[in-house]
Amino acid sequence: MLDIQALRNDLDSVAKRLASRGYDLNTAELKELEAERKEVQGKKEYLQSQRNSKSKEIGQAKAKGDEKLVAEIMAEVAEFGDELKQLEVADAIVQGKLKEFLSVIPNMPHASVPEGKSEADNVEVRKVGTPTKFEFDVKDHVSIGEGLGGLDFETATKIAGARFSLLKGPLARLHRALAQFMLDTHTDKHGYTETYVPYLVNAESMRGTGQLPKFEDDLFRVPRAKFEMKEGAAERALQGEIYQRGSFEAKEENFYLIPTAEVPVTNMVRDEIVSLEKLPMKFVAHTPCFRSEAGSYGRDTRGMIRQHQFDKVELVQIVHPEKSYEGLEELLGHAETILKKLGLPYRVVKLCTGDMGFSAAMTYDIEVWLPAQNTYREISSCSNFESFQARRMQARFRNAQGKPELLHTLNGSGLAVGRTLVAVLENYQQADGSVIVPEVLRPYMGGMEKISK
RNA sequence: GGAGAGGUGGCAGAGUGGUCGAAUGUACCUGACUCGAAAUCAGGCGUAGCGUUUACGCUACCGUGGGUUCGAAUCCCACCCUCUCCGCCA
Repeated sequence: MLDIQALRNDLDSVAKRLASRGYDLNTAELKELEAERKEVQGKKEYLQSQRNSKSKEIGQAKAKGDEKLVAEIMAEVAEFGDELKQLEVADAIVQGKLKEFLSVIPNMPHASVPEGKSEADNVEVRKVGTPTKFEFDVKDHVSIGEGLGGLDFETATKIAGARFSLLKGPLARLHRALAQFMLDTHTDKHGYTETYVPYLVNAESMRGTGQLPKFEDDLFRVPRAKFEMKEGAAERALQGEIYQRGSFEAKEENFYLIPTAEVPVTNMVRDEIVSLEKLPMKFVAHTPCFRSEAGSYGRDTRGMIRQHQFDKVELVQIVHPEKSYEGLEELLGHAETILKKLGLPYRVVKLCTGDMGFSAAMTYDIEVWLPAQNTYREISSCSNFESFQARRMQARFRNAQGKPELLHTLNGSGLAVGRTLVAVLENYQQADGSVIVPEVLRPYMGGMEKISK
C-alpha cells in the first residue's frame, strides 16, 4: 500500500511514477473520494464532538440531580442524533471505498529501475559461467528423468491432475538434497534463521504481502465451514425458544495455500513493533508453494517448469528503511552463491518497470541456463518492497527517537527447488543418459557421484 | 468434542454505565541532588486520522464485529484467540 499522504500531497508525481510501470492511476476518482471523505468526516467529527460534550453535561446535571436540565440537553442531542447516525454510515462507506482504492494500487518503482513495458526491456546485470556445451544431442529434463525412471508425470496426473509431478528414488533424493544444501548454506554461511511455518494462511496475511485482494485467482483457496448465529436467533433463544433449523448461517472464512513462503514468513512481523536492535531480521524457510497458474494455459506444459505445487527455499529480510537496498544486493548474492556452488551457469537481470510484481519497488531475477531450451529461465526473484508491505501489515520498529516507524521488507528465492533440479539434470547430463551429481550435493546423497539407470 | 477462566497502554495490573484515553507499579526520557553513579524527589511518556500545521484543537481506538443508550473498557449478542481440566489423536 502506498502512503496516503504522498497521494494527497503529490498526486501528480505519484501518478507519473505509476504510469512508468503501466498503471493508470485514476486521479479524478481519488480526488472525488478525498473531497467526499473530507466533507463527511469533518461533519461527522463535529457532531460527535457536540454529542460528547452534551453527554458530559448530562452526566454533570445528573450528578447534581437537576432532572429538568437533563431533559433539556437530551432534547438538544435528539435533534441531530439521526443526522449523526447517517454521517457515521456515510463515513464508513467512503473510508471503505478509499481503502479498497488504495489496496489495488501497485508499488512505485525505485528511481533506478529501467523503464520498459515487458520482459524484453529487462536489463542484464551480469552473466556468470558459460552455457554448458555438449558433444551429443541434449535431452530435456523430462526425457532424462523418465529415462532414469525417477520422474513420472502420468502417475502424478492420475493422483492429482495436470501440472503435478512425482519423483522417485535417486531423483526424489536429489530434490531433497538440493533443499537441504540450500538451507544449510543460508543458515550456516549467510546468517539466516531457519523457520518452519504454516502452509495454510488466513486472508489477512495474504493481504499483508499483497496477494489479496487483487490476485485471488492465482491462489488455491481452502474454504472452511463456519456457522454464525443469524440475526435475532440468540435473542429469541434467550427468551426460551429452542434453536430452529436455520438459526445459523454459513459464513465464509477461508484458508489459502501459500504461493510462496514469503507470505507466512513476512507476516511474522505483522502488527508488531520490533526493537531497533533486532534489525536486520533474516529468515529462511523451505516450503512447498501452491499456485493455480490461472491464465497460463499452454505455457510450459511439458515438464516441471510450471507446476501447481513446487518446493522453494525462501529468503526474507526485515530491515531498517535505510538499509533495504544494501540488503537487496546482499540477498541477491546469497541466492547466487547456491548457483555458483552447484556450478550452474546463470545471469542476473534487473526487471524493468513494466515487468515487476505488484508489491515490488525493485526486482532482480536470476535466470539459470537450461541447455534443452537453449536459454536462461527464471530460478529466483529477489525484491525490495520498501514500506509497501509493511504499511499493509503495520509492521514497524522503534526508531532512535523511540517512535514507531515502518520497516522495509525484502525477499528472494534461494532457490526454487524444482527448477534447480531441472537445471542440474539438464546441465549435468551425460551421453549415456546418466547424470553426474554436483560435488556439493554428494554428502546429501550418501556419497553418490552419478545417477544412472 | 465437553466443562470452566480470561483477553485493558512496552510489560505487570486496577477499573462493572457519566470529566476514563483509562488508576497504580515498572520500563523509558528530562530536570534536581551527586565529583560521578545508585537511591531519592519533581515533571514527561500510547497509536492512528482530520483541521490549523510552531504552540494547538477535534475524532477514533480497552481481542474483532454488531446491538442497547443522550453517553459503553464497563450492559447484551455473535465470532476470534489464550489458559486450565476431561475426552480423542499424528
